[in-house]
Amino acid sequence: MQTVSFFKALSDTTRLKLVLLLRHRGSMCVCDLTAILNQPQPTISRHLTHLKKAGVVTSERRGTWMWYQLNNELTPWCLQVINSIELADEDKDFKELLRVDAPSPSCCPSNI
Amino acid sequence: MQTVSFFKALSDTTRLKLVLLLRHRGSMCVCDLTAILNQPQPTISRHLTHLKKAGVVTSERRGTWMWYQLNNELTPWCLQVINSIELADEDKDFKELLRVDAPSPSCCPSNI
DNA sequence: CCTATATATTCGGATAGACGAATATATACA
DNA sequence: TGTATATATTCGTCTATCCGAATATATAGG
Repeated sequence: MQTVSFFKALSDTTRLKLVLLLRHRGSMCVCDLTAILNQPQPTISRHLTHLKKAGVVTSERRGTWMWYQLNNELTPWCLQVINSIELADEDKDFKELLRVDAPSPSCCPSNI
Repeated sequence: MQTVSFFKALSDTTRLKLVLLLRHRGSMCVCDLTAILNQPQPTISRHLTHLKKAGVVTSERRGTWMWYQLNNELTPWCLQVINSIELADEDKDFKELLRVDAPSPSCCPSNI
């Protein structure tokens, strides 16, 4: 993957939130991501597809649900960039998403 | 600066090349950057303005010439991202720009 | 002041990217 | 097979972004 494509993948608000959520929670299904970000399901799905094509995330089907996670086979420095992201003061709305006790919609069984 | 804006600044081929050149050579004038990247002067100028507004670079006038450099007052992790960028195999054309013995156009005196 | 050079900005058009709405596909289960 | 739910894709539109061309601004030096 080209370096520019990696930065492009992270340069959209929704996609960056998705990446940070996955970094924070490990693995999540589309319905939970849709509920937490409070955006239409096709929007979330399209952005996840973008991230997947860029190699930033991987997906796995568990029954009816698709679970997404960060691609741990990314170039080490890409992973390090993602893992080192420190939100700025201007990113207030991002921080709320990452609160440990943020409610999980639990739309689907988590132990499949 | 918002985190997304930082990634947006780096998600254009020309801007990423500018950033890497400045990282590599420390400080450069617009005419040298224009010559090395072989692109029209307004294009380079516009991208430099974008980088400056994003806080990624600073500029300084020396006589007729404007010299640009990375903004060393960037958030530490932003600086670390920039300094840790490792080009991928797909970034072949980038690497040629960064060869130590790449010719310098020397359009302007470097010791002003 | 006039000119030459370096750099920045403006203006239009072209392209890419994002979104809403609708629809398609996939799976589970009765 | 038929239905319900989860997810993906398509289509049209709107907006943001990039670029070329032209022009404006700034500085140095005669």
